Amino acid sequence: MSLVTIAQASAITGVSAKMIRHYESIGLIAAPMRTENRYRHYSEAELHELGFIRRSRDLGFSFEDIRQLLSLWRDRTRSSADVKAIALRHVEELDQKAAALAAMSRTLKQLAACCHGDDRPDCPILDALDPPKPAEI
Amino acid sequence: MSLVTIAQASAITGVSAKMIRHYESIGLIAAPMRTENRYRHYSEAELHELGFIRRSRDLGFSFEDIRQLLSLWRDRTRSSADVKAIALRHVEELDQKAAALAAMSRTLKQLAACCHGDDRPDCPILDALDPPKPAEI
DNA sequence: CCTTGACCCTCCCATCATGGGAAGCCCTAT
DNA sequence: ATAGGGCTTCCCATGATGGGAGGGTCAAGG
Repeated sequence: MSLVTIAQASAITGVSAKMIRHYESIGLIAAPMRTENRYRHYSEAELHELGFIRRSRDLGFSFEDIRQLLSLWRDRTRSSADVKAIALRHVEELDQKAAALAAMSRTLKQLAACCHGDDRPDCPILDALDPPKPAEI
Repeated sequence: MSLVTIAQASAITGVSAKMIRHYESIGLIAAPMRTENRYRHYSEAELHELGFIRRSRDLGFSFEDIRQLLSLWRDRTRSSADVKAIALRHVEELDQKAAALAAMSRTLKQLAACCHGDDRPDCPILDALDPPKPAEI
Protein backbone atom coordinates (compact mmCIF):
# COMPACT_ATOMS: atom_id res chain seq x y z
CA MET A 1 0.00 0.00 0.00
CA SER A 2 2.40 2.57 -1.26
CA LEU A 3 4.86 2.03 1.55
CA VAL A 4 8.01 0.72 -0.04
CA THR A 5 11.48 -0.18 1.12
CA ILE A 6 14.50 1.80 0.09
CA ALA A 7 15.46 -0.66 -2.65
CA GLN A 8 11.99 -0.40 -4.15
CA ALA A 9 12.06 3.36 -3.84
CA SER A 10 15.36 3.27 -5.67
CA ALA A 11 13.98 1.10 -8.45
CA ILE A 12 10.92 3.32 -8.82
CA THR A 13 12.63 6.67 -8.74
CA GLY A 14 15.99 5.83 -10.29
CA VAL A 15 17.82 7.28 -7.30
CA SER A 16 20.29 4.88 -5.72
CA ALA A 17 19.63 3.73 -2.16
CA LYS A 18 22.97 5.22 -1.24
CA MET A 19 21.90 8.60 -2.51
CA ILE A 20 18.46 8.41 -0.92
CA ARG A 21 20.11 7.98 2.46
CA HIS A 22 22.51 10.77 1.61
CA TYR A 23 19.67 13.16 0.70
CA GLU A 24 18.17 12.42 4.06
CA SER A 25 21.44 12.98 5.88
CA ILE A 26 21.92 16.43 4.37
CA GLY A 27 18.31 17.38 5.01
CA LEU A 28 17.23 17.50 1.38
CA ILE A 29 14.36 15.16 2.19
CA ALA A 30 12.72 14.50 5.52
CA ALA A 31 13.48 11.31 7.40
CA PRO A 32 10.93 8.71 6.32
CA MET A 33 8.88 6.39 8.47
CA ARG A 34 10.73 3.49 9.98
CA THR A 35 9.38 0.06 10.72
CA GLU A 36 10.13 -1.60 14.03
CA ASN A 37 13.39 -2.98 12.69
CA ARG A 38 14.54 0.52 11.72
CA TYR A 39 14.00 -0.08 8.02
CA ARG A 40 13.06 3.03 6.04
CA HIS A 41 9.71 3.02 4.29
CA TYR A 42 8.64 5.56 1.74
CA SER A 43 5.17 6.90 1.01
CA GLU A 44 3.93 7.87 -2.41
CA ALA A 45 4.51 11.54 -1.62
CA GLU A 46 8.10 10.80 -0.71
CA LEU A 47 8.62 8.83 -3.87
CA HIS A 48 7.24 11.80 -5.73
CA GLU A 49 9.82 14.06 -4.12
CA LEU A 50 12.61 11.65 -4.93
CA GLY A 51 11.48 11.63 -8.54
CA PHE A 52 11.55 15.42 -8.53
CA ILE A 53 15.07 15.40 -7.19
CA ARG A 54 16.11 12.88 -9.78
CA ARG A 55 14.85 15.03 -12.62
CA SER A 56 16.45 18.11 -11.15
CA ARG A 57 19.78 16.29 -10.93
CA ASP A 58 19.37 15.18 -14.52
CA LEU A 59 19.20 18.84 -15.45
CA GLY A 60 22.38 19.47 -13.51
CA PHE A 61 20.98 21.43 -10.58
CA SER A 62 23.08 21.39 -7.44
CA PHE A 63 21.70 20.21 -4.13
CA GLU A 64 21.47 23.81 -3.03
CA ASP A 65 19.38 24.69 -6.06
CA ILE A 66 17.25 21.62 -5.56
CA ARG A 67 16.65 22.59 -1.97
CA GLN A 68 15.12 25.85 -3.17
CA LEU A 69 13.29 24.28 -6.08
CA LEU A 70 11.75 21.72 -3.77
CA SER A 71 10.52 24.36 -1.40
CA LEU A 72 9.02 26.33 -4.28
CA TRP A 73 7.48 23.17 -5.65
CA ARG A 74 5.81 22.50 -2.32
CA ASP A 75 4.68 26.09 -1.96
CA ARG A 76 1.36 26.58 -3.72
CA THR A 77 1.70 30.35 -3.36
CA ARG A 78 5.10 30.54 -5.05
CA SER A 79 5.92 33.02 -7.77
CA SER A 80 6.99 31.44 -11.01
CA ALA A 81 9.51 34.28 -11.27
CA ASP A 82 11.48 32.71 -8.43
CA VAL A 83 11.65 29.39 -10.22
CA LYS A 84 12.61 31.05 -13.47
CA ALA A 85 15.38 33.00 -11.78
CA ILE A 86 16.95 29.85 -10.40
CA ALA A 87 16.68 28.14 -13.76
CA LEU A 88 18.18 31.03 -15.67
CA ARG A 89 21.06 31.41 -13.27
CA HIS A 90 21.73 27.72 -13.72
CA VAL A 91 21.55 28.07 -17.49
CA GLU A 92 24.26 30.69 -17.27
CA GLU A 93 26.49 28.35 -15.31
CA LEU A 94 25.86 25.54 -17.74
CA ASP A 95 26.63 27.74 -20.72
CA GLN A 96 29.78 29.01 -19.10
CA LYS A 97 31.04 25.54 -18.34
CA ALA A 98 30.10 24.24 -21.76
CA ALA A 99 31.88 27.16 -23.38
CA ALA A 100 35.03 26.47 -21.36
CA LEU A 101 35.01 22.82 -22.39
CA ALA A 102 34.32 23.70 -26.00
CA ALA A 103 37.22 26.15 -26.01
CA MET A 104 39.58 23.46 -24.75
CA SER A 105 38.26 21.05 -27.31
CA ARG A 106 38.63 23.55 -30.13
CA THR A 107 42.22 24.30 -29.21
CA LEU A 108 43.11 20.64 -28.96
CA LYS A 109 41.40 19.80 -32.21
CA GLN A 110 43.39 22.45 -34.01
CA LEU A 111 46.62 21.23 -32.53
CA ALA A 112 45.79 17.62 -33.28
CA ALA A 113 44.98 18.53 -36.88
CA CYS A 114 48.51 19.90 -37.24
CA CYS A 115 50.09 16.80 -35.70
CA HIS A 116 51.09 14.20 -38.25
CA GLY A 117 50.46 11.47 -35.69
CA ASP A 118 53.10 9.04 -36.86
CA ASP A 119 56.27 7.73 -35.30
CA ARG A 120 58.19 10.95 -35.62
CA PRO A 121 58.69 12.81 -32.34
CA ASP A 122 57.87 16.37 -33.32
CA CYS A 123 54.40 17.29 -32.24
CA PRO A 124 52.62 20.65 -32.18
CA ILE A 125 50.52 19.47 -29.24
CA LEU A 126 53.56 19.08 -27.02
CA ASP A 127 54.91 22.34 -28.42
CA ALA A 128 51.76 24.10 -27.31
CA LEU A 129 52.03 22.61 -23.84
CA ASP A 130 55.61 23.79 -23.58
CA PRO A 131 55.45 26.94 -21.49
CA PRO A 132 57.20 30.12 -22.60
CA LYS A 133 60.48 30.68 -20.85
CA PRO A 134 59.52 32.75 -17.82
CA ALA A 135 61.15 36.08 -17.20
CA GLU A 136 63.96 35.84 -14.67
CA ILE A 137 63.06 36.76 -11.15
CA MET B 1 70.70 31.41 -9.96
CA SER B 2 67.62 29.65 -11.12
CA LEU B 3 67.08 27.93 -7.81
CA VAL B 4 63.87 29.34 -6.46
CA THR B 5 61.66 28.72 -3.43
CA ILE B 6 58.23 27.24 -3.74
CA ALA B 7 56.51 30.61 -3.52
CA GLN B 8 58.65 31.94 -6.36
CA ALA B 9 58.04 28.80 -8.37
CA SER B 10 54.36 29.34 -7.83
CA ALA B 11 54.55 32.95 -8.99
CA ILE B 12 56.55 31.99 -12.06
CA THR B 13 54.51 29.01 -13.15
CA GLY B 14 51.06 29.99 -11.96
CA VAL B 15 50.73 26.75 -10.01
CA SER B 16 49.87 27.25 -6.35
CA ALA B 17 52.42 26.14 -3.77
CA LYS B 18 49.77 23.83 -2.39
CA MET B 19 49.43 22.14 -5.75
CA ILE B 20 53.16 21.94 -6.35
CA ARG B 21 53.53 19.98 -3.14
CA HIS B 22 50.58 17.86 -4.13
CA TYR B 23 52.07 17.05 -7.54
CA GLU B 24 55.16 15.90 -5.74
CA SER B 25 53.20 13.79 -3.28
CA ILE B 26 51.41 11.91 -6.05
CA GLY B 27 54.61 11.44 -8.00
CA LEU B 28 53.68 13.68 -10.90
CA ILE B 29 56.95 15.55 -10.45
CA ALA B 30 60.11 14.39 -8.75
CA ALA B 31 61.00 15.63 -5.30
CA PRO B 32 63.09 18.79 -5.74
CA MET B 33 66.33 19.67 -4.04
CA ARG B 34 66.09 20.76 -0.45
CA THR B 35 68.25 23.23 1.33
CA GLU B 36 69.61 22.48 4.78
CA ASN B 37 66.46 23.77 6.39
CA ARG B 38 64.33 21.39 4.32
CA TYR B 39 63.00 24.11 2.07
CA ARG B 40 62.21 23.00 -1.48
CA HIS B 41 64.19 24.66 -4.23
CA TYR B 42 63.34 24.35 -7.90
CA SER B 43 65.67 24.38 -10.87
CA GLU B 44 64.84 25.87 -14.22
CA ALA B 45 64.06 22.43 -15.64
CA GLU B 46 61.61 21.81 -12.81
CA LEU B 47 59.96 25.14 -13.37
CA HIS B 48 59.64 24.17 -16.99
CA GLU B 49 57.85 20.97 -16.03
CA LEU B 50 55.53 22.84 -13.72
CA GLY B 51 54.70 25.20 -16.56
CA PHE B 52 53.93 22.23 -18.76
CA ILE B 53 51.61 20.82 -16.15
CA ARG B 54 49.91 24.16 -15.78
CA ARG B 55 49.20 24.37 -19.49
CA SER B 56 48.00 20.80 -19.59
CA ARG B 57 45.61 21.49 -16.74
CA ASP B 58 44.36 24.56 -18.56
CA LEU B 59 43.40 22.27 -21.41
CA GLY B 60 41.54 20.07 -18.98
CA PHE B 61 43.83 17.05 -18.95
CA SER B 62 43.61 14.83 -15.90
CA PHE B 63 46.64 14.02 -13.79
CA GLU B 64 46.75 10.60 -15.35
CA ASP B 65 46.84 12.08 -18.83
CA ILE B 66 49.44 14.59 -17.74
CA ARG B 67 51.57 11.83 -16.34
CA GLN B 68 51.68 10.23 -19.79
CA LEU B 69 52.08 13.52 -21.62
CA LEU B 70 55.00 14.42 -19.39
CA SER B 71 56.75 11.18 -20.06
CA LEU B 72 56.24 11.60 -23.80
CA TRP B 73 57.45 15.17 -23.52
CA ARG B 74 60.64 14.04 -21.84
CA ASP B 75 61.13 11.21 -24.31
CA ARG B 76 63.00 12.47 -27.35
CA THR B 77 62.18 9.25 -29.20
CA ARG B 78 58.42 9.46 -28.70
CA SER B 79 55.97 8.96 -31.49
CA SER B 80 53.73 11.93 -32.11
CA ALA B 81 50.95 9.41 -32.70
CA ASP B 82 50.94 8.61 -28.98
CA VAL B 83 50.52 12.24 -28.08
CA LYS B 84 47.82 12.70 -30.65
CA ALA B 85 45.94 9.66 -29.37
CA ILE B 86 45.84 11.06 -25.84
CA ALA B 87 44.73 14.43 -27.11
CA LEU B 88 41.98 13.03 -29.30
CA ARG B 89 40.64 10.80 -26.56
CA HIS B 90 40.52 13.85 -24.35
CA VAL B 91 38.76 15.82 -27.04
CA GLU B 92 36.08 13.16 -27.12
CA GLU B 93 35.57 13.43 -23.39
CA LEU B 94 35.41 17.20 -23.59
CA ASP B 95 32.91 17.11 -26.42
CA GLN B 96 30.77 14.60 -24.59
CA LYS B 97 30.70 16.67 -21.42
CA ALA B 98 30.06 19.86 -23.33
CA ALA B 99 27.22 18.23 -25.22
CA ALA B 100 25.65 17.01 -21.98
CA LEU B 101 25.80 20.48 -20.48
CA ALA B 102 24.47 22.05 -23.65
CA ALA B 103 21.55 19.63 -23.70
CA MET B 104 20.63 20.58 -20.14
CA SER B 105 20.92 24.22 -21.00
CA ARG B 106 18.77 23.85 -24.09
CA THR B 107 16.04 22.07 -22.18
CA LEU B 108 16.06 24.64 -19.42
CA LYS B 109 16.05 27.54 -21.83
CA GLN B 110 13.01 26.16 -23.58
CA LEU B 111 11.20 25.66 -20.31
CA ALA B 112 12.17 29.09 -19.07
CA ALA B 113 10.94 30.64 -22.29
CA CYS B 114 7.50 29.16 -21.60
CA CYS B 115 7.47 30.40 -18.00
CA HIS B 116 5.82 33.79 -17.59
CA GLY B 117 8.06 34.50 -14.63
CA ASP B 118 5.67 36.65 -12.65
CA ASP B 119 3.98 36.20 -9.29
CA ARG B 120 1.61 33.50 -10.49
CA PRO B 121 2.49 30.01 -9.24
CA ASP B 122 2.07 27.95 -12.38
CA CYS B 123 5.39 27.20 -13.95
CA PRO B 124 6.35 24.86 -16.78
CA ILE B 125 9.78 24.41 -15.25
CA LEU B 126 8.37 22.85 -12.12
CA ASP B 127 5.94 20.90 -14.26
CA ALA B 128 8.84 19.41 -16.15
CA LEU B 129 10.61 18.47 -12.93
CA ASP B 130 7.47 16.77 -11.69
CA PRO B 131 8.06 13.08 -12.30
CA PRO B 132 5.46 10.92 -14.01
CA LYS B 133 3.42 8.88 -11.59
CA PRO B 134 5.34 5.62 -11.35
CA ALA B 135 3.65 2.34 -12.11
CA GLU B 136 2.54 0.57 -8.96
CA ILE B 137 4.82 -2.13 -7.69
C1' DC C 1 15.24 -25.86 14.30
C1' DC C 2 18.87 -24.00 11.81
C1' DT C 3 21.06 -22.28 7.78
C1' DT C 4 21.21 -19.51 3.66
C1' DG C 5 20.50 -15.58 1.08
C1' DA C 6 18.62 -11.23 0.43
C1' DC C 7 17.57 -7.41 2.36
C1' DC C 8 18.50 -3.50 5.65
C1' DC C 9 21.33 -0.62 8.99
C1' DT C 10 25.46 2.63 10.21
C1' DC C 11 30.06 4.16 9.53
C1' DC C 12 34.31 4.84 7.07
C1' DC C 13 36.84 5.57 2.90
C1' DA C 14 37.62 6.78 -2.11
C1' DT C 15 37.12 9.62 -6.07
C1' DC C 16 39.15 14.56 -8.60
C1' DA C 17 41.52 18.92 -8.12
C1' DT C 18 41.86 22.33 -5.06
C1' DG C 19 42.15 25.08 -0.96
C1' DG C 20 41.97 26.26 4.22
C1' DG C 21 44.06 26.09 8.38
C1' DA C 22 46.82 24.55 12.52
C1' DA C 23 51.19 23.81 14.79
C1' DG C 24 55.76 24.40 14.49
C1' DC C 25 60.51 25.56 12.37
C1' DC C 26 63.65 28.99 10.05
C1' DC C 27 65.40 33.39 8.85
C1' DT C 28 65.70 38.41 8.77
C1' DA C 29 64.82 43.03 10.28
C1' DT C 30 63.77 45.85 13.91
C1' DA D 1 64.57 39.64 21.95
C1' DT D 2 60.73 39.78 19.22
C1' DA D 3 57.71 40.27 15.26
C1' DG D 4 56.63 38.92 10.71
C1' DG D 5 56.78 36.20 6.87
C1' DG D 6 58.00 32.09 4.56
C1' DC D 7 58.56 27.31 4.90
C1' DT D 8 57.38 22.52 6.71
C1' DT D 9 53.91 18.60 7.61
C1' DC D 10 49.39 16.96 8.60
C1' DC D 11 44.42 17.03 8.69
C1' DC D 12 40.06 18.43 6.82
C1' DA D 13 36.71 20.35 3.35
C1' DT D 14 34.48 20.75 -1.07
C1' DG D 15 30.20 17.96 -4.50
C1' DA D 16 28.03 13.98 -5.96
C1' DT D 17 28.63 9.43 -5.94
C1' DG D 18 29.98 4.75 -4.97
C1' DG D 19 32.42 0.77 -2.49
C1' DG D 20 32.77 -1.97 1.25
C1' DA D 21 33.02 -3.68 6.17
C1' DG D 22 30.54 -5.38 10.03
C1' DG D 23 26.29 -6.47 11.84
C1' DG D 24 21.02 -6.87 12.35
C1' DT D 25 16.51 -8.87 10.33
C1' DC D 26 13.50 -11.63 7.85
C1' DA D 27 11.60 -15.38 4.82
C1' DA D 28 12.14 -19.81 2.68
C1' DG D 29 13.89 -24.34 2.51
C1' DG D 30 16.79 -28.21 4.37
